[in-house]
Amino acid sequence: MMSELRVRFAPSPTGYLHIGGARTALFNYLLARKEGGVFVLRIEDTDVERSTQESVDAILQAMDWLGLSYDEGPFYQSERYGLYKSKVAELLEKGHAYRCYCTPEELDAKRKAAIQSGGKPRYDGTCRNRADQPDTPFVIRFKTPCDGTTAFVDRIKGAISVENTELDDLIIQRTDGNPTYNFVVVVDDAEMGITLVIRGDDHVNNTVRQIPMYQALGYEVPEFAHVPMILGADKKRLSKRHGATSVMAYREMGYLPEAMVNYLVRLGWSCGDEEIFSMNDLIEKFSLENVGRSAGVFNPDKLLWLNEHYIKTGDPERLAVLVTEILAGQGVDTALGPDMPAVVKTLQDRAKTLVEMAEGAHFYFEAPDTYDEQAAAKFLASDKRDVIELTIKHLTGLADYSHDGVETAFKAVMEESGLKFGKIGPTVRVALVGGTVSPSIYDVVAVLGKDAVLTRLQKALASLG
RNA sequence: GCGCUCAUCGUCUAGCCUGGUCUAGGACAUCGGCCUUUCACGCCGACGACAGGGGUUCGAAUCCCCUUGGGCGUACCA
Repeated sequence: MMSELRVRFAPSPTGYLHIGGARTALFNYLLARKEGGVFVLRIEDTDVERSTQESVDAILQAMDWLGLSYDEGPFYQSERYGLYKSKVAELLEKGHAYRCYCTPEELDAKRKAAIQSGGKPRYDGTCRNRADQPDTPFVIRFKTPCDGTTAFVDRIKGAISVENTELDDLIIQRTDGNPTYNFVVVVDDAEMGITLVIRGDDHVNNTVRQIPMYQALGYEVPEFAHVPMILGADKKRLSKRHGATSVMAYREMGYLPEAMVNYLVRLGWSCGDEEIFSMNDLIEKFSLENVGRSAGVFNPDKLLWLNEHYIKTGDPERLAVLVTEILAGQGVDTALGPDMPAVVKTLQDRAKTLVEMAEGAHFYFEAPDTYDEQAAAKFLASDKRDVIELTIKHLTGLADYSHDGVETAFKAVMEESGLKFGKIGPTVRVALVGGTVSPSIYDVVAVLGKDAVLTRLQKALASLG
């Protein structure tokens, strides 16, 4: 499917990729893929002070983890200063921009005075028409039209318009000669042929200030789609104090990328009553028409539920690789233990995160060297000797260590002892895992395997004294 | 302050454009029950919202206005 659509994600590398940025990137990606358009990645690093290579790497890594591939880029604005310089010159030449010699201190004073007198904190235009060119530092300002209105039809929010008198003359080039965001974003979106700008809600105000620049530069104005903000539980803009906001922090906490993608897309977008979406579903079903207009609250509980869902339905082989990595990071050697995919299968229904799964898998690889005190007092008391011995007997004679085979052996233990499973299982569980919580005993025995099971049972027997 | 913008269960949302089918549907969370060898899973059920006020209309969650509340912006940050 061919399309003229060209969208872009333009993060500024001043930190990791956060929840909000990831969703914006996702929306861009989905629309591009759905319509067969082009997805461009551009790094907005015009703020030399705060931009870092580490941030760029972190963002790239996070996008990769989420599965958001781009078709062009990454382009770095810091490498395009020549272009911006020529565009500033063009604006100056056409009379759409001018040098401003006001110092930051003066501007600050003017702002305060304006607010003081009940006015608007806008640039007063002191240098707009000055003829002289003093030999002092200056910035370049864009000459914003002073009458009329600037309007556009947002693909998500609908018609938006602002009186030009509300706008002021934006600085497009700093004293140090570097261009500013509101200017380079216009030049780049235009020069890169972006047809639709999908970005955060916090940019709607910038949009009306940017449109006159497109026009002054003779560029075609692209379409815009502003996605609502993501807020914290207190309805304030999402920030660190609301908990983890870094996408990669969730990977560390044992989340699956598909859970994150699924959660993010549903925060602001919907498709009837559906909740579960694979990336392919989304590429097929996503549309700007179904994106809501109001801000949404980030809900960690729902993300966790989604993660639980994907762990439950995930491929054991794949999860095994992930869990092995986590265990390795904790110094647990899984090489000699039971088959990891088999281990995973016993844990899929009882783990909400991969980290939880790793915790639950721990006992498979390291026999308990102590038993939970309360559990031992109850299930490994001396009166359990007969039960354990009988279990060892039947398990020793058992050849088929499958779930069903193990069940058969326990049936035999129950028959011979006349005890119900409730009098046998808990004791075996404590002997095998050290505590009272674990997957089904049959599964544990089957996965642990004959040697390990017998060894642990003998050890428990010895501990009875 | 000013400008832009938003407003359905605690949260994410369906419905709103093309008023009646809405005693407002789904999901997460919460609470209760069932299942059960532990912990979970699963299943069943409960609780729970059209911000308020005016209109328009036979009829409004749906259309209009006002109020209130929220978000964003108001930088030589992006």
